[in-house]
Amino acid sequence: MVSEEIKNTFIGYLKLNSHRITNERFLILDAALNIKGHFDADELYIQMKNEYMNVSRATVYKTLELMSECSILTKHNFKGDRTRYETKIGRKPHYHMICVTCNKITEFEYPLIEEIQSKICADNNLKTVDHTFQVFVKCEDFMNCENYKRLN
Amino acid sequence: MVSEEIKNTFIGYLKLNSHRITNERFLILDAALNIKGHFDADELYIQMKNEYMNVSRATVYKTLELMSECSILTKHNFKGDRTRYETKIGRKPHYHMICVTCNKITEFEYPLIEEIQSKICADNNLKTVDHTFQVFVKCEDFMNCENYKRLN
DNA sequence: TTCAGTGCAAAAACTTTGCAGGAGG
DNA sequence: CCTCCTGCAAAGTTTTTGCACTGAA
Repeated sequence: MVSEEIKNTFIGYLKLNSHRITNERFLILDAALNIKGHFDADELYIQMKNEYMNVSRATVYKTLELMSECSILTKHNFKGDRTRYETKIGRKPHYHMICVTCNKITEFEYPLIEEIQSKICADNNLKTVDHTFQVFVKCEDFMNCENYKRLN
Repeated sequence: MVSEEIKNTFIGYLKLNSHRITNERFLILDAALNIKGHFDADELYIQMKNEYMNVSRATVYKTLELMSECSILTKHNFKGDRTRYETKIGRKPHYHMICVTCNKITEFEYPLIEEIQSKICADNNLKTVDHTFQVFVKCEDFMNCENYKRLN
């Protein structure tokens, strides 16, 4: 179950923007925050379906968008892929290394990046909304590269 | 017309990978490198069509992919948008600020980011392919925000 | 001669939208 | 009771694929 704090963040955002408080929105909030790591709208929809939570695909798409708007989730677009989400609230800022061979995503923290991002916005008199840093790599250790294992 | 150097980079890549050297591929190379800034596959296709260069949409998609693979172009995915490209070869590494209101993209250089990226890869024993740093902002100066101007 | 590339249209993949019925404020 | 939300299906958007033909090596 989602913490009261997060639930209240969501409720606050909905009220502030004259959006209604509905059961479906809470079901999706719960389901999304229970996922560890990255997921996309359709994966979440299928998973909820499998657990007999009946919400429509359209509602899932719309609700994930709302949850990004109020910074409960972060929205990612790794090269060419579909839109993916991950929990943002309660997490430290972090970045992603993506193996272009096996698509494995590894997270890392790097506080200096946050400083750079703040500095850039301050220097340009801009209000920050978000930032991403992605490093595309090839796993050096091919034996552990998921794609290598699958192909060989 | 594209420089011989870039043309040779492309030819080298094609030969190395047993891809054939075709006129369509050179037409697309030329057209893509003549665009200043960011573009997507369909924009390029339409533009070529308008200039009576007859290549198919499918060939444009495929060729842009080849040109990314050999680092003549960089492939971008700004939040949720379609895949966009820009010339990489002959340019210094640079990053992007994207206004979430007007979608204006501003480029900036920041050598420290390259150092961080190299360090991360070295520390993790990974071979770098590429990296991106995107800062999503709201234009502070609303008078100059494209979207503001359009809506008001 | 061989096989990859091309163009076309069709399909796939992902996301948004229109509409009728239902429920929150 | 007035809207906004939901579910569904349909449509929209972007990209990929199958196939017959063409042309590079």
